[in-house]
Amino acid sequence: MAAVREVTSAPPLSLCPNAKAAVHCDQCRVRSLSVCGALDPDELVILDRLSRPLVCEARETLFEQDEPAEAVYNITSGSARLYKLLPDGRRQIVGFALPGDFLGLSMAEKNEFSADALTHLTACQFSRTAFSEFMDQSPHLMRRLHEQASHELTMAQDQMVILGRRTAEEKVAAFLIGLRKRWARLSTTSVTIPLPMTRQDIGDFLGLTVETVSRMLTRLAREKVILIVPDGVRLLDVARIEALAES
Amino acid sequence: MAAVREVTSAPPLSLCPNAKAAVHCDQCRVRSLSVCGALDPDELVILDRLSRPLVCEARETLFEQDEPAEAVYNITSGSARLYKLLPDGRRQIVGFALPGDFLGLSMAEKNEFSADALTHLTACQFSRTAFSEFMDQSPHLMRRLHEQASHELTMAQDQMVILGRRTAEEKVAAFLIGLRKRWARLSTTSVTIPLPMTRQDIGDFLGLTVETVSRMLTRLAREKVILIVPDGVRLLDVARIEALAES
DNA sequence: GTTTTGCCTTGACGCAGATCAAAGGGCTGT
DNA sequence: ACAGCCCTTTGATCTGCGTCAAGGCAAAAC
Repeated sequence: MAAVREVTSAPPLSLCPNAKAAVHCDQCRVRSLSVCGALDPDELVILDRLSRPLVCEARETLFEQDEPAEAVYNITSGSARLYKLLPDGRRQIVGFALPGDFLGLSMAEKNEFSADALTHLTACQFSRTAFSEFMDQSPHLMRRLHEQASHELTMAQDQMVILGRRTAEEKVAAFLIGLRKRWARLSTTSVTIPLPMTRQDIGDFLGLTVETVSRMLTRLAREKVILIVPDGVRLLDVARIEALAES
Repeated sequence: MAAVREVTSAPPLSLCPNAKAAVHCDQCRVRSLSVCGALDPDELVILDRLSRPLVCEARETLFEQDEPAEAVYNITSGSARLYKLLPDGRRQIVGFALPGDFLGLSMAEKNEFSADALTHLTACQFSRTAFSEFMDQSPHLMRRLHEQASHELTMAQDQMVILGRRTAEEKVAAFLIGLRKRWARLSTTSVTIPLPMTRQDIGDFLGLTVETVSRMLTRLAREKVILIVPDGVRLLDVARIEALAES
């Protein structure tokens, strides 16, 4: 119980370094949804048996918007973009999934968005129906998933502020700061923020065009706030960029 | 169980006309969080005992962003705006709460946003800690709340598309269509869509200024798509406006 | 009654960011 | 090596929506 509380401030559902009862998924070759000790060891064995490994390459599609949802996923490595398309081709990226993120929290019949891999990606995959049944029998897991869904809701609301009420420069700054925070939870705090997505993806996440994203990054770099490196960005003036991103 | 499934497509948490085991809350004078038969009658009695009535007038504040969250609320009548403020005063409305809506789903320690009443408003109020404890003992309730949170997440993602990738006219059209759908679930389908919020509120929800909202409504009215009436709007050309709002 | 206040509408103008256009770099495949 | 492709950057121009300003109306306050 104490373990569950603790996790509230460290959202990733799996791969949690604090996990006490982590089991090794023989197929995925990674710890599967361990929920940081919220489950009994025997529950973990059952859950682990339900999981199947998933490996896919960059640009491969995991699932598509409006298709029947067959599975839920727990990302174990790599990253993905989650997006909605308008009939005329306009695209809104609703989020980026990083290792530890859980896809399919809503347990809905149909996928709410499409997802495809940005990089080589691995995940634990569970049959939606089997997972749902298991969830019904494990209040701890359900509580954990609810917390996770609530956290995503909060992030979505923060994104609404960014989309509705911020300038292009603020949007880009907030994006970098937000991503830095998420990477920081996963690994040793690297100086550089990896950007596995394209400028177009960033634009479609922030409600901007590629050109504007590029211009804002260039401007921040020119003013020595950031340094653009291959596949990422390094923050030079953290105070300045946090001031821009501040809520 | 069948009842719970059924509800997935009719989100309001209380006031559900299908509720079989509805109890009457002596204080609120309305059915309190009945969860449409998902709870045992005795559970409902306990829950009902936890509830306190809340009545407040238009413009009154229910709770404020970043304050410790003491209660969760189930709106029984009236409506509220939920918003986040930036330090410089810019405001983003993250949602409007209508009768049946539940505030505080996330069970977080602090409020994620501020809420104030748009009209005279009544609600069932529960102590957050007591409600949380009860939730831990009732998997049905938890599942229901999880579904509700998932639904809100979906709505937030749809709003992200609207904020990021739609024109002013499309935003206003989508707003009206969305609100119509929500009102329709609550009452007999009235011809007019009540708009208890100001133009400023609509603007702060859609990422527009008051003037632009006013201009778009005027334009739609001039083109006989809608009719502006006191405190609301009537749809004249549903096909046209749905085409504008379509995802 | 008059004044005040808040909300809505409309017009004129300006600007942040979109659009259009072009060029360069890094991949991949041949 | 070269061609083809995608991604990124940069410049020039355009435009949708924001900003500024003014006026109308209704309800509340005096």
